[in-house]
Amino acid sequence: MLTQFLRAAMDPWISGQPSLSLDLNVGHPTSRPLAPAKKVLVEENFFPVVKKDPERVEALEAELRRVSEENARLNEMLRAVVAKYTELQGHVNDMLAAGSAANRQSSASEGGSAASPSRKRIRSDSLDTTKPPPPPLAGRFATHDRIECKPATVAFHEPGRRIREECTSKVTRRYVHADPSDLSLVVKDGYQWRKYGQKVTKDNPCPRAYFRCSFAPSCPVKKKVQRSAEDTTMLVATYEGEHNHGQHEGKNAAASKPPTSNSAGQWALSPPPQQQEAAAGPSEVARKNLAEHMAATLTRDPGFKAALVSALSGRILEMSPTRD
DNA sequence: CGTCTTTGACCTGCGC
DNA sequence: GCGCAGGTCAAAGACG
Repeated sequence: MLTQFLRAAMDPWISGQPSLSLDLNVGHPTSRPLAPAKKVLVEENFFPVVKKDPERVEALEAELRRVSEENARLNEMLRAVVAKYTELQGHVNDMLAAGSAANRQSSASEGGSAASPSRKRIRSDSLDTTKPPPPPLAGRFATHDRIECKPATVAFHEPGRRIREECTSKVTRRYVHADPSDLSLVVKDGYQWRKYGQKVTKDNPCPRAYFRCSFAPSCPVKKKVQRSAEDTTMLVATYEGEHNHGQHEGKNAAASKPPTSNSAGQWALSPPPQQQEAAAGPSEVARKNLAEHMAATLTRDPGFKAALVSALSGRILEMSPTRD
């Protein structure tokens, strides 16, 4: 859910993820010195320029001041975001606690024996993609989980007769950001699925695909995948039931479909449902993936590189003795 | 040849 | 009872 994602996204920053610590407090000479290796790399070409071109030094100093101010502003923003995050998490926890208490109360008042007035509605509600999904928080890596415990109807067949069995199973909803150009409704989650139907529903022009877990014939888990009506870049996957076998992310799962643009990293933040339900929060692997992705994104950004070079140059300038 | 996807038809539940 | 909508089946075709 939102809080899980927020935690996954923020914790590395809050706890001072070392690999992403840029240490851009370039305007403060008291801060930690740079690693010697980097210092040497810049020094070799930089000091001749300092001597020959004082105007450029001034320009660099001005740039340094600007970057320092920006850094201070960003630090301030980060602190504000962290404070907001902590506050929101507290609110969410309160709401969840209140919600579960209310659920316990209502189910107790029903006596547990009163059948649901509309079983079908309960099932169809489990994939209401007409409602806007939670906003994507981190671009294409945004995935959101909503694990709901609802009474679900599991249908199976006997020769010539359909039997419906009422059971209580977990309904997990997962939002996956997908490439809009990718029309497939495939959500890679480590399990092997067999598509058994597709349907265009009333409130959503995008078709809904129905999948069954194909690893074990007896596995009751079903999956429904549909694009969100509000945001067609969002895939809404709803899992019903729990796997009665282990996860088998082998060659079959990987090869059952050609790789799609949305499949490569879409579980980077979220383990498969089974793992996720077992684990209290995002795994270390997920955090590492996030950190690596953010680092890669930053290093690919030319603007970020320019700012980094500028900051490093200014830092070295300050640390070095004046040679005039 | 086995497995998987596609897709039209059918089944079931619900509201009017 | 009828129509609608969601869910599922199963034949046909695609693919490796």
